[in-house]
Amino acid sequence: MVKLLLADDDARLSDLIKEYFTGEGYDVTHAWNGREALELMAADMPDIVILDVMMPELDGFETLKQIRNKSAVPVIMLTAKGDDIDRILGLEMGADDYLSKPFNPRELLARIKAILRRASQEREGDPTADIELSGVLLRRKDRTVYLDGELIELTTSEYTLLECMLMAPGQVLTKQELSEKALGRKLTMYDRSLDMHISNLRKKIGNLEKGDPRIKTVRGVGYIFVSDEQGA
Amino acid sequence: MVKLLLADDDARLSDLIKEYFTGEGYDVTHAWNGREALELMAADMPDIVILDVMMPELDGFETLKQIRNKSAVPVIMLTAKGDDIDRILGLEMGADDYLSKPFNPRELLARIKAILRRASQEREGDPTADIELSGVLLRRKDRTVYLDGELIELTTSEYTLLECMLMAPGQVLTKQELSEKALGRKLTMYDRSLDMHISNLRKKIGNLEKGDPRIKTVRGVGYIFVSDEQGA
DNA sequence: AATTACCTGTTAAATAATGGAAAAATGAGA
DNA sequence: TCTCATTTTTCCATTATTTAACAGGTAATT
Repeated sequence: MVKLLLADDDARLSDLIKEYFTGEGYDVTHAWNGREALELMAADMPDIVILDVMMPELDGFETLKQIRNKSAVPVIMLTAKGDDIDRILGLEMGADDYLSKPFNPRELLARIKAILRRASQEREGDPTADIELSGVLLRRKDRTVYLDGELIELTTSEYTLLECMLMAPGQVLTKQELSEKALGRKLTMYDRSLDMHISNLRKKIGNLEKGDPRIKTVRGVGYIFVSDEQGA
Repeated sequence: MVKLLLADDDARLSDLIKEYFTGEGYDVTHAWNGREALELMAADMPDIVILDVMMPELDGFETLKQIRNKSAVPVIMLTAKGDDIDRILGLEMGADDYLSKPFNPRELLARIKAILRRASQEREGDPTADIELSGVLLRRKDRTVYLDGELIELTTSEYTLLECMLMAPGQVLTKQELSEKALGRKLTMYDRSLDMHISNLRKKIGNLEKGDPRIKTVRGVGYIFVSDEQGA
């Protein structure tokens, strides 16, 4: 499920967008202003952020700057006519796209899809790009793993296994797949090795804030790496 | 550390780029114009050059021509809208890529990475080109090796082994492959010779800054040369 | 609800691969 | 042939992985 953070102080527009995107299968969180958006960023780790430029408390420009200080998450700005587009998309702000109000929600959907597609292509194209998800950071350049900023020691198998799972977060990976990719052999009848590695990984990478393990079991099928709050 | 030379007369833009790329782990040097860029080229030997087209003293086009007279360093041009792209990228100028102002810093980063990746692949094909990665420099012309600028003595086997690994950094090389390429024979059952060479190499080429060895083990498979740098 | 047949999680023991010291073998040049 | 650097082999400690064994759980079936 793609998580979308919308920051806009217009109740009517927000409801409209929320309804439309929920219907399209997105998980929409709403903030009334920039300050609230920053708080929700930290808590929710959204996949994409939509920022209205005109907001109370902290406007879109300032919010974007602060987001960029700690995250490379894709951002789309909602602008009024006459805003300086070059400045928004350019070096100074670093937004990924913009949309002038008023707009059609389908237009917004199209741009979100385009951006997410581009982002995932970029990551595939670069085998050394880091992967971070809900506090787990994989530095693939030197095969090290950080949990909330702290280096943790993983064995080769554990690292490879974790890498497999982080490349397809929120997706079920069958035990067959995992065994072949991470351990390099077909899964045979009474092979419990994979289960052991998962067990050890769980101990090392800990749990989500709620206490659920980051690696969830799908009985009879395999495992999923869950990023924050993808409930039962 | 990747060295980047930026030539642009716009102070604000330069500061932004400098800040962004320093944060991404690049070593940025700045020139205010083409003439200064040429001087810094000679002094600094950058890995990649970013040239603004519009500059006082010596514009981007002319600077690029003079750079090409003596160096094949990758160059990205920053153009204004409406510049003749074909002419910039074509034979006449010989730039490696371009970006129209205003641009998103992440876009520039993506292009730099792509170009560096391409450049390092080309280098592998050239048996006389030196290879440098995270402080390890292989001078293939005379088969000498420098660690952070200091000459270190390697035996023939150690050198060949290191060369194999540096040609495919960040990639697992199986013990079979390495034995055949570096020692010239198939790996047999209780042959520990390769492991010994790796062990000795590790002693000689030291560790990454963090303390992890530069050569990592992938148990049951082989070894991998890791670098903590961008873009290799 | 009880039975049954699977799965999974985990502990502990067994096995296999690696790291490295040191001894033995090799081989190129004097 | 002798020397000396290099390479290979031997051997044991260490660490990673796999296997065995068992304790629960789940879900379908009776």
